[in-house]
Parts: sequence; C-alpha cells; structure tokens
Amino acid sequence: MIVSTKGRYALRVMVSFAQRGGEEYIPLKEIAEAEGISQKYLESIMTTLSKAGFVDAVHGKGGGYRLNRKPEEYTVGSILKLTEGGLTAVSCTSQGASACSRAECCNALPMWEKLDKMINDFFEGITIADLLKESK
Amino acid sequence: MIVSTKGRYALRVMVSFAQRGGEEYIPLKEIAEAEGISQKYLESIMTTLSKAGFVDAVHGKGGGYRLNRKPEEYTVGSILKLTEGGLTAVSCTSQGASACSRAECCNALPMWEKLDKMINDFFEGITIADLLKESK
DNA sequence: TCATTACCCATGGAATTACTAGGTAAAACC
DNA sequence: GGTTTTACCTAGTAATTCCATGGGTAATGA
Repeated sequence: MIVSTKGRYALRVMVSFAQRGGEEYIPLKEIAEAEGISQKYLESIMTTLSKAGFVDAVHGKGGGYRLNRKPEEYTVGSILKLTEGGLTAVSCTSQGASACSRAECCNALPMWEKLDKMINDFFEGITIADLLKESK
Repeated sequence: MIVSTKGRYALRVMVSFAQRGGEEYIPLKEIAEAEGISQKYLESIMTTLSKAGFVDAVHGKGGGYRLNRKPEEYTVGSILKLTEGGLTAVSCTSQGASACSRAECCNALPMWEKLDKMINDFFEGITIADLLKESK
C-alpha cells in the first residue's frame, strides 16, 4: 500500500481545517474527536505538518492549529510526500535504497520510474480545495 | 510501497523465462542462481504462478518450469495482482477492508478509486514482451 | 499560579515481509 | 526397484513497519 493511515489522516485533518475556514485556532483535541482519530497519534502528525510550515501552531488556551495558506494552495502530493516520506511505488526508485545492484540492467526500472511520475503528477494535480468540493 | 519483492521477483522470473524462449523446462535452481534470488523463497512464488496456470511445471529429472503462453499474452498487471494479492494504493479500496465506516462521506474516496483505476490500467497496458524489449 | 494547549521521547503490540528449514510426492534414469 | 532429481507442502522466524500509547516538558492566556 502506497498511502498509510498517517497520510490519510493528514489529508482528512487538512480538509477538516479547510472546511472550518476561519482564522481561529482549533485545538488538537477537538479535531481528533471530530474525526475519530487517536489524539496522541494525531499529535505526531500535526507536529510534522507544523514543522514543515503547513499549519500554524499556538500554545495555551485559545491556541491550537490553523491553516497557513488557502486550501487551493496545498496539493495532495505535497502533504503525502511530507507525511509518508515519499510516494514511490517500489523501493527500487526510492532515494534511500540506491543499492539495487541490478539497476543498470533491470528491464523493469523504466516502468517503475514511469509509474512514479504518473502517481506524482496525479497527486500534484489535486488540492485540498478539490477534496473539499467532494463533500456533501 | 505498492509492489514488494514477491511481485518484482515474479516479473523478473517471467522475463527470464521469456528470454530463454524455448519449450524446454528449466529447473527452479537454475533460475534462482541466474537471478540471484533465494531458491526457497522463489519456490513459493513459482508455486503461486503454477497454481494459477501461468507456468507449466514438471517433476523429476529434465523437469522444471516453462511459460504456458507467449510473452505478449502476460500483462504485468495480471502477474502483480496474482502475486501481490491485489494492487490497491490504499486499504480503503481493497476488498477485504470493506469496513471503513466513513466510506459514504469520505471526500477522498473518489480520488483513491481514480488512482486505483489509473494504476490498474497502467499495469494492464504492459506485457512481459514489452519488458523484454527493454533489456540490452 | 493554574489550566490549557502544543511539543518531545521512548515504548509496545500487531501485522507484514522476506526468507529459512525440513519433509513429501512425482517423474526420470540406472 | 532404488536412487536421483525435480516440484510441492507446512511451519517457523528475524527484521521491519505501522499504529498507536504513555508520560513528561515548555509555552501561553486567564
């Protein structure tokens, strides 16, 4: 599976923030409950999003998280790449695993690279605003 | 990751058989050594391919495996679906996990379905004969 | 000062992946 | 008929990843 719960939760939360629209900060607890996601688990995801500058975070009462940009300025690809640490369909083409000794003669490699590009383009072509439109 | 070593090995082995062309049966041991794959591990993969009728198997001396059809009659998709047990990018859309309580209101679901279709079409459009052409 | 919030670090159970080990059954050769 | 060569079957296992959980620290506002 190419996208785990981590990435899917991140997307859901981003859509959830977009749905609420406003400038106000929403505490983690509220989002976790609304979305039915483990609060502690979501914490680590929010920290990732926050460090990358995808969301703004404020401590203390009245604090929480909020979006940094407009929903149409977040691509699904950027969020998944961040939370999943990449989007490659096979380990052959992931950067860490540059160790495939057969890379030079592998006759499947061009296929994997083409697939990766296709998936990447697909996700880069969808924004949080697009996902929001799907909701009823 | 969407495709594990199991599926990748299966593809390599099928290409390897196609490369040798002939009608003769090739023992597992020979293929495993030529491809540098664990013999025992490859065994389980070959059994899967054999049961599905992708390859012919013959016991005893002079036996082994060989392709059942022409290389251009095997799509990459059919091999991966068999060995990987499906090709879905997220668990949401896999058949076993029909349990997502949010399926009805999930605003990401159409995206996952579209992605699955795209990946499926991609792999169904490539055959073992195509992969063979890539080799130098 | 205290409640409320985000942040940080370590741990753990469950599942999956990639093998490994050891035996059984069938076919060919002597 | 016995031996070798092959495929087939069942089980186990080490390592990794996934999906959290637990407990504490730091910042902010009332």
